[in-house]
Amino acid sequence: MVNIKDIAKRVGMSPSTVSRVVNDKKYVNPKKREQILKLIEETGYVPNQAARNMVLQRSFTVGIILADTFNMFQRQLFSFVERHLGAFGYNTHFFFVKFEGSSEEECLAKLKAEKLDGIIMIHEIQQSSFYESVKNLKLPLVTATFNHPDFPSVHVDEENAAYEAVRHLLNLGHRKIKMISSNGLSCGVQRAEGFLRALETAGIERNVEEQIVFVRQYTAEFGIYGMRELLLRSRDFSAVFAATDELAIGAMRVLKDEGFRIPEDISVVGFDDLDISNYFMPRLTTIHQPLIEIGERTAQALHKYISSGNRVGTDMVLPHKLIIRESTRALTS
Amino acid sequence: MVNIKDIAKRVGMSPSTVSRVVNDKKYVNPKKREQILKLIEETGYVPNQAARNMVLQRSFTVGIILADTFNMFQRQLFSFVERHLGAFGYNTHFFFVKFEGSSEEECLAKLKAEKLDGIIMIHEIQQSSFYESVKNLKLPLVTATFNHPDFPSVHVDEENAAYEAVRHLLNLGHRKIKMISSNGLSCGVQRAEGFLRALETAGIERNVEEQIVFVRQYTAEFGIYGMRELLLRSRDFSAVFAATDELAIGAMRVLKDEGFRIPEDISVVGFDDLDISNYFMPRLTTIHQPLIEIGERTAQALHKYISSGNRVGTDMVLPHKLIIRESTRALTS
DNA sequence: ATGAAAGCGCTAACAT
DNA sequence: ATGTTAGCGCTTTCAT
Repeated sequence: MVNIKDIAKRVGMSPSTVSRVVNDKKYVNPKKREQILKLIEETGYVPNQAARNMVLQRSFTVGIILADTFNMFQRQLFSFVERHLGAFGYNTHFFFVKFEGSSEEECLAKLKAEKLDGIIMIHEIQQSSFYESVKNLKLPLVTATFNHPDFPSVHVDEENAAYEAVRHLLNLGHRKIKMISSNGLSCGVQRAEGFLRALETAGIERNVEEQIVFVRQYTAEFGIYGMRELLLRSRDFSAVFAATDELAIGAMRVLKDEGFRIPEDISVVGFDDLDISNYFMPRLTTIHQPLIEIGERTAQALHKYISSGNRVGTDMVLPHKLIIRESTRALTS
Repeated sequence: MVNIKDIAKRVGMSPSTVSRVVNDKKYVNPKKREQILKLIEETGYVPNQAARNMVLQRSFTVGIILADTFNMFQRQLFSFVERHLGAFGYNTHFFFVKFEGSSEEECLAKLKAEKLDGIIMIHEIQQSSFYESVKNLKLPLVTATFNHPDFPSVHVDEENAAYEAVRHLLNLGHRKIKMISSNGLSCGVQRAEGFLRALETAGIERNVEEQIVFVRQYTAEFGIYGMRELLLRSRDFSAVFAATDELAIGAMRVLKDEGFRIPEDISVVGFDDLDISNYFMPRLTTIHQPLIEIGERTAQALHKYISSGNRVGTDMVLPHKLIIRESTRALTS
């Protein structure tokens, strides 16, 4: 594997000069520059990252933390984040946190070992010790799709979005509304709160035990469990609000298998607006999160944070939008 | 940031001893080991990766190449790959290749710069120059879900799997069968070949122009385009074979919107067996790929390749399985 | 405009 | 069992 010394030797110059060319510095004779560039081309020389990182004491890499169970929403989000980060000249390195069972420690060790420039969290870690450690390391961190008081965050107003989703159901005349959520992450709790608040403003008393079922994860599989549990409790309801589209997909599956028609018998509202939701039968009514913007703002926020060295911006709350499709309709009876 | 010298100084020993402890080598006094371990714990010392990589001349990292448009199938696949790789002690680093537009060059440069131990490709790159370069670099490479003559590969028998899927339709009495595929990747071509061969064995003449529509990508969105095109050509068919579940999902959406019932009017078969396919309405009949095994075998193959320094194993063809669900039924006329 | 030399943090060969 | 030393490939003063 050819290195900078080899290049230098072969053109009869010093490594310093080659380094200047490689890094586009000034003060180098145009002819020599040409010559070196040509040889680099020929030999396919690429500077050794590890050596560069070591002397520069940084990696030009940002870590992206996500759950190993990440869904389509997060997949798209980090695609956008990655693209913007790339435009700023950063590499990206992914750290998968197991949804259940702690791998935060391990994650933290890797974070330190790599001399990252910064971190973006797309997956919420609960342990506050994690954030403490990041603060101690003075590592720039931005959270996306959830918020943390100590770091810049980009997300929608979860509670109000959920409130609107339920408001939609209420406006359609529904009164007996159930919810499937999870308390594993803060968004599930906030969405549940929006749900309860909407019911209250409609004069329906808050009764968590009866109105909400909390499942362990946000996947379609757990949507099935949640819906089954709801059905077990009572069949007397006309609408379901799922904390994520995936939960809604599982819930709809159960409803359908139990012989309910959607939306004729039961209306269903989701949250996230996955691509797939518009292909479902029926097409899912849901809350749209502005994915592209979240990705862009997150990358920008981190870049500013890294460049300035100071925490810049704080809570960036982006607008959500209720998308009314085919899974909800007015209560008839 | 504390380094190995700091640790050494503070316990009054040499960096070598600390290094031995960190790397679990023999020949170090148990008491001293304890003492060092304790200080490491206290200070939160983590060895600098870049320095380690440089002296060791390797990174303990394997690169995973995938498309930036990767779907749920690939997402799950690389989760499994990553897990197994982790068990072997490798880090993973992702390289996203844009589905359209070449970023292979860039990818290759990064590959070189990082002194990777090996590469796993989950996304097929067409340019043969890419494989040439990898060979020149003597970088161990294993491909998953597609095959390349020069490297170990783990995949299903695409053509025979497609053959079986179409056979299923034929057995159900269908004769007028269309296919939606893509020629962007070899699997799309192989699956199309299986489709045509199945038709031929049933005495139906091969007529690619009429029987298959090739779209640019394998997504639901392109499933829509493909299905619309098929409908434009003719409405005289009773079954559709989509080269991927995602294409099938788009196709079903169009069919449904056009007033066709699935499977009463039209049967649909997919390929991949995405998680979501079992939640769809109707549940999708499809070809199952043994995801977990593919992931496991791929990781193992690469590990062996890296450890032995020689290409080990060759084409590993894993068993697929036709999963009959609700989207296909016997032709009634 | 260019080169010599130091040093980033670590490991391993060698010496003891 | 432990310490000394060289060197991995690069960038960056500091001379010139």
